[in-house]
Amino acid sequence: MQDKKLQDVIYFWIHRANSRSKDYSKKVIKEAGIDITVDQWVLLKQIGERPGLSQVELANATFKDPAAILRIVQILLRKELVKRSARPDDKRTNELFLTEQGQTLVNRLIPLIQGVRAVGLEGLSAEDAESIKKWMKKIFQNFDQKIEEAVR
Amino acid sequence: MQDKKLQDVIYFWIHRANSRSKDYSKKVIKEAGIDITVDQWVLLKQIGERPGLSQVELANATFKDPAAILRIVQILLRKELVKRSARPDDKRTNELFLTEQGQTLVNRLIPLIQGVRAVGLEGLSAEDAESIKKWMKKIFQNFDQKIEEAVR
DNA sequence: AATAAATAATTGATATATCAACTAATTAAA
DNA sequence: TTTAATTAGTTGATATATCAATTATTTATT
Repeated sequence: MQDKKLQDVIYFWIHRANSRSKDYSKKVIKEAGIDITVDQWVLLKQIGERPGLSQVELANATFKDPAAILRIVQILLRKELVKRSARPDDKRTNELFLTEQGQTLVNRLIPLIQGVRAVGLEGLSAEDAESIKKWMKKIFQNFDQKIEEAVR
Repeated sequence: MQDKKLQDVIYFWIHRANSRSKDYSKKVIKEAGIDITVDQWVLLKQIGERPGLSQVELANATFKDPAAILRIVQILLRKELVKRSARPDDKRTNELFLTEQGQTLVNRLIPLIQGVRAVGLEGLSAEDAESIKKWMKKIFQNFDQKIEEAVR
C-alpha cells in the first residue's frame, strides 16, 4: 500500500514546529534561572489576562482537559504563584488569581517569551505570519467540526 | 506590561491545530475498532518505511527521545505488532521490524489516516498546503538552529 | 593492547494528556 | 418541591515527553 513518507506529511511538520517552539521556550526560561515549565507559563499568562477565571474556563481558554488544569494549578499553588478561592455564588467553582510573586514572574517572562516568538518568525513577513495563523485556525476548525459533529 | 493575548499568538494556533489533528486521528482509529494510539501508529508507520532501523534511528526520524521510543516500542512488542533483534555486527543496537500482524495493521490504517489528512486540509488549496509545510519547516529550523547553536 | 571516549539501550523521576468514574453543588423538569 | 440532569472539581489509570544517570558495547587514542 502506497502512502506519503512521514516527512512529507504536513501535520508532521506542524508537530515539529510546535515541539521545537516549546523546546526553545523551555531553554530560554531555564537559562533565565526560572523554575517553571512552558505549560505552567501558559496558565499563569492566562490567569493574568483574566483574573478570577475558573478551572473550567481556564481549560476552555487553553484547550486543555480540566484534569490536566487541576494538576498544573496544584503545582502553581504549591509554588505560591497562584491563589484560589471558592466563588461566593457558586461553591463548586474556584476563582484563580496570580499572587504578587506570580505577577512579578509573569512580568519578567513576558519579554523573554516575546523574544522566543520573534526567533521562530525570523525570515517571515508579518503577512506570512498572519496567513499561517489563519490557516492553523482553519485546520483546527476542520478537525474540531468533525469531532463536534459526532457529538450532536 | 503589555503583551499579546494568548489567542493572538501564532504558536498557540499551531499547537491547537496539532492537538486537534491528533484528537481526530485518535477518534478515527478508535472508531475503526483498532487499539493503538497515534504515537504508536507513527512508529509503526516509520518502521514499515525503514525496516531494520534502530531505536536511535527511529528517535531521530520521529524527533522523539530515545527513552520515549523505548517505552512505545515495548508496548508494540507486547502487542506483537513489532519484533526486535540485536544487530549482528553491533550488539548494542536493536533492529526493528513489523510483524505480519503489524504490517496488516499498517495497511489497514493507511487509508484511514489519508482520510484524516484530507479532513484537515478542506478548503485549502494544494499550494496553501505546500506553503504551510514550507513555513513549518522554516519555523522549526529557526528554533532548532538556536537550540543547536548553544551546543557548539 | 590497555585506556579513554562515545554510543545504544535502559531505568527512574517528574510533568503532562486523556479518559472514565466519582462527589458535591446547582439548575431544570416533572 | 422533590427528582432528574447538569456542572465543577477531583481522583485513578494509562500513555507520553524529557532529563539525568547507568550499563554494555564499540571505537578512538596513546
